[in-house]
Order: sequence, then C-alpha cells, then structure tokens
Amino acid sequence: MTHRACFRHPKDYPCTCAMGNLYRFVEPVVLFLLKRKGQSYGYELSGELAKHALTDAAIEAAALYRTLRQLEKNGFVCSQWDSGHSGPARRLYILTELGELHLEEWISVLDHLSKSMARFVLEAQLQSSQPEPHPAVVAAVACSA
Amino acid sequence: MTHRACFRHPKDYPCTCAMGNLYRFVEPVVLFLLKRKGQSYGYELSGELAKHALTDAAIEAAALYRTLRQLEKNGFVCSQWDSGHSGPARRLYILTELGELHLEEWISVLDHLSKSMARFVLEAQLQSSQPEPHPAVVAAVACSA
DNA sequence: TTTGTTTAGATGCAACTTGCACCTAGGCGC
DNA sequence: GCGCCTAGGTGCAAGTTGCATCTAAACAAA
Repeated sequence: MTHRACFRHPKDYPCTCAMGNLYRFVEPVVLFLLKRKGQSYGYELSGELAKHALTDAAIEAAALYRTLRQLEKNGFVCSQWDSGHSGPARRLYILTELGELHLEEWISVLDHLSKSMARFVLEAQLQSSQPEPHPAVVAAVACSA
Repeated sequence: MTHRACFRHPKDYPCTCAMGNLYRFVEPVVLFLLKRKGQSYGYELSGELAKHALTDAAIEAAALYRTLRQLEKNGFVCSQWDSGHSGPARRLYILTELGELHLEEWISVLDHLSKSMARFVLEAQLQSSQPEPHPAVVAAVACSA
C-alpha cells in the first residue's frame, strides 16, 4: 500500500505489511469517495472524509493533501487543475484503473481486519467476565502500589 | 493511548485520536495476553503475538520491546527482573490496574472500529457491484493512459 | 577450551510520518 | 481597503519504524 515493498508474503497478496502505519485509513476512504463521486478535489474531500472516516480521529487537511499526492505518485489517482469556476483553482483527482484495484485490495484487507478485530473483542470481553481472578493479579496490585 | 494528549474530545473519552499510528495494534494484544497469562516477558510474548495479531504484519521484536517499555512508562504494566530459571534473566511484566482499564478502553475502541470498518466494507462492496459506470470513469481511463 | 546455538533484551540510525503553524492567492461582502 | 472563506500547499520539530547489530547467560559439541 506504500512504496515500501513487503517481502514476507508472495507478491500481489493483499497483506497489511506494506501499509506502514495504515495512514489512519485515510487512503481507502479517499479511494472510495473518489470512486463514488467520480472525481473530486482535496478541499471537498476533507468535508466528506469526516462522515465516512473509520476512526473518530479528525483527518488533518495536511494529511489529506499529502495522501492525495502520494496516491498520485503511486499511480492510483491522477489529477489536473480545474479553473472553470469562481474561486481559487482546484486540483481535480480521478481514480485510475490501478486505483480501483487498490481499493479492492483495501476492501479485502479491511474486511479481514474488521473480522479479526471483532474476534479479538469477543475473546477479550469473555476473558473480562471470568469470575475468578488469576493468582498473579494479586502480585500486580502489589507491584503497582 | 500515547503521551500525546487529545484535545478534541472530552477527557477520558476513549477516542482514537491519541493513538497516534495505532501501534499496529500491538498494545491491545500485549495487554490482553498479559491479562490472560497473568504475567509474561518479551520473548515469550513475541511468540504468542503472531497467533493473536490483528493484522498479518509480523510484529518486530524491537517494536514489542519498545511497546513494553512505553506501557511501563505510562503505568499500564510494571516489571521486575526474574532470574529464577536457566538462561538469561527475563524482564517479567504484569498488568497494573490502570493497565486493565486501558485494555477496556482499547476493547471499546476496537469494537467501534471493527463495526465502522465492516460498515465501510459493505458500502464499498455495494458500490462496486453497481452495473453502470459513472461518466467520469471514461475520463479516468483517458487520464491514466 | 574454544566454538556455536538458543534464549532474552536492548540500542543506533536512517528513513519515514505526523501535527501544528504558517503561507499564498482568488473571490466576496462591507 | 479590510476581513473572511475557499483552496492548496510548505517547513519543521517531534515521534515512529525497520533493520542491523550488540550484550550476555546457559548449554552442547568438538
């Protein structure tokens, strides 16, 4: 998902290794919005991003602009200036075919991730509801005191 | 979840803002394993981590050790040297009460995250199955060529 | 007794990413 | 002219990551 290649998995396997820090999931949402809207520009996207964001962390404008540039560098979107309107010129972005595939990859990654997360939550909640405390908890209390 | 405080949400609200880059979800899994096992040390955790990891990205040993130190610095775990066995000494970690709360926070965050992710995946897959291509797709193909 | 292997924890550093502050510049209302 | 909104950035300090490398104990083999 980034410039850094993954060497642990076979090529073209949609692993999360190469995603780096996951970009706080800005990438997939931007790709999705671009696909749905057909085309858009940074400032417009920044408004919609909040509604579709996967976390409740605000997406900084700077992060969005940098993500868009990165996506273009990787060939997932392409851009051109648009001055056919009032106000300052906009950099219009459009998804490429490669970008569509990238979005598909992201969807499969997020599908997998959401499922393993749900599994983890379930397991952890089950653990929490265990009535008897583990013997080491006593030690923990002593340790933290 | 990190030293950087979140100023966008009320204090004590388990938002994802302060998670930084999410630590690739090493933190919650470590906290969970520590709770379940009662106590453990880095080298042992590194083995179990792979089985419970939320992404298929390998967790580097260096990242794990750094995460453990960070958790200790924040008071979520505490450690002591353990030499009562053969081989090099181990730094034994135990969850603190604060750490238990932190795990609860993480669970609620991950629960929320997994749900919004699943929602996104559903919406994006629905979008993909739309039969008629958006007029701008033509432009995209031209643009990428 | 020297060598190598496994376990265990840690550090150094270059590369990368992030958040915040700040900047440019057009158009619009007053 | 002045301030505000739209639009797209840049600069930099601070933080994070991956990889290579290091220490050091126990133990097995040569």
